[in-house]
Amino acid sequence: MSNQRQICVLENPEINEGTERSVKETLARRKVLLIVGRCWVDYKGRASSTLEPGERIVVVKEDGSVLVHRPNSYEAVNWQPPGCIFQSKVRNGVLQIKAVRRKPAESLNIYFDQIFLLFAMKMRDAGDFSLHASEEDMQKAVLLQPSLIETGFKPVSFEKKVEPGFVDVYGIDGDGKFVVVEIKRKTAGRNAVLQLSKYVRAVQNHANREVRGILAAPNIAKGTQRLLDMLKMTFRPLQPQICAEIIRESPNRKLAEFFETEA
Amino acid sequence: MSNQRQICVLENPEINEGTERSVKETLARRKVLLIVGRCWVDYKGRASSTLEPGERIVVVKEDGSVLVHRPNSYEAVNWQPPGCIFQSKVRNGVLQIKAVRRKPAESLNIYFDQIFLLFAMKMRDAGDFSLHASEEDMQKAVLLQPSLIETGFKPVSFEKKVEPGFVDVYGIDGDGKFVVVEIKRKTAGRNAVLQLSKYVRAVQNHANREVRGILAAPNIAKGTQRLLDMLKMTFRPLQPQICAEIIRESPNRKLAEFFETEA
DNA sequence: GAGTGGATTTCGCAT
DNA sequence: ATGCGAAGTCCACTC
Repeated sequence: MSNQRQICVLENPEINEGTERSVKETLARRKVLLIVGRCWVDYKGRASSTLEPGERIVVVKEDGSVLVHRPNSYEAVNWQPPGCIFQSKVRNGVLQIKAVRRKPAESLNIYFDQIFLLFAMKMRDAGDFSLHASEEDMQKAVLLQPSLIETGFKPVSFEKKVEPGFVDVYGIDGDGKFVVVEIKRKTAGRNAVLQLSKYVRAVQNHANREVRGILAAPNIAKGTQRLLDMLKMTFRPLQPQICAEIIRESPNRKLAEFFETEA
Repeated sequence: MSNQRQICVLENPEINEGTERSVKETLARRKVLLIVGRCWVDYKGRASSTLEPGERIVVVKEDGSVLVHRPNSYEAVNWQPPGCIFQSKVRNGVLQIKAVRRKPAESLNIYFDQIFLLFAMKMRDAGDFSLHASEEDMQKAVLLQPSLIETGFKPVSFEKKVEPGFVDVYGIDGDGKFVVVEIKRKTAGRNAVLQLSKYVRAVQNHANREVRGILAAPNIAKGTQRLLDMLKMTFRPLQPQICAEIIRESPNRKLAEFFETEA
């Protein structure tokens, strides 16, 4: 079998009926379309924007998403999320590509008056993507290795998503006190502390024992330690990377066990 | 003067020393580099991730940002923000591009074992980009055309950023009552109403007149109208698009005048 | 340099 | 469908 794949590459093409045909066919066949050229762009929908002429990279993907990238910056200057309907035409040496989306109603118009590269290809990509060290991963790591929080700490229960939006582990410390743990995957600020304290209070209302609050995060914002102290809560450094390793090294079975005993 | 620009396009190139040289030179000269090919990717930094082999579009921009795009979805599957330092090499028919960033420390490794297209070009883009209909724009539109809120409404003052994060206009209605207007650029939910009511109360404490609350937004979340009614506040539909048009059509002078009379 | 909030945020999950 | 919160969010602005 040949490694060669069917691709279309046009270098510095004239913008004419041939271009129009290529673009139309690429869009119709749901191939990936890639154009580098001089273009200007109008957007109208949730907001509206105009982009004056300049050289950019435009990508139209199989799922009907569109990206307009300038030669600088990480973000696309204009775009359209997946699910667009396309129209394209050439008039007077200008290629127009229109991408329309319903719900929300918005449309993106791209006009090229010069094309350096036009590329089209049916791309194959079934490779798995896996990401480690999300907030949920950090929570799992704490369940797998409770000493990350504190020697003697025993997780009792956990919540995936608690109003309003954080991930927690409940447990009991070495002295038998209740512990509420809030985990943040990045620097914990004032908000994190306030949420935790709200939670500690909520648990306190239903408990006769003392309830401690522990904030576990990679680090803590400048003035926040003082607030923590005032509320008599504890900060515990917890690196996402280390959590990721714990998860990677630990057999899936172990975590499954914990979840089973929970259920 | 020729419209032709110096670009490098390699279609289905072998991955060898020549490829390495092209890539190195492109990166060194801070040109935009675009590769479509079969690759796998590792990321390690704030989190860590792996992406198994598949066909993708990789863009390295002039400012040292990197994007890895799959044939589907709006978002890049892997990336690196601007300011990266690059290393590249070819070994055993595999092209490796490594993009490292300090602060936060993170590195992205991309490996190609097949390349369909390699494109390099110094791109020029000085075109202005302008975006209309941000929350601030909607506020300006209300100042320019107070009837958007209500016939007889007269804005008296406005705040750019009020704790916690919203944009408001104060004014007087046709009956001389105080009015507090909260503007939201998308569907207003429970939170918006609660914030507005808090604000109305705050103003009420310093006023002898009745204080009305008006929530201006494109639309209102399902159960939220009931809450509004309970708090005796008013909802006013306000489309970002219309605001954008008002701003576009109005001479800048007019808005400047308002701001001057304020100062 | 750190903290805060917005974004045409997008995305995913729960209701 | 709607709502809510995370994101390797990024980015711009303030302190």
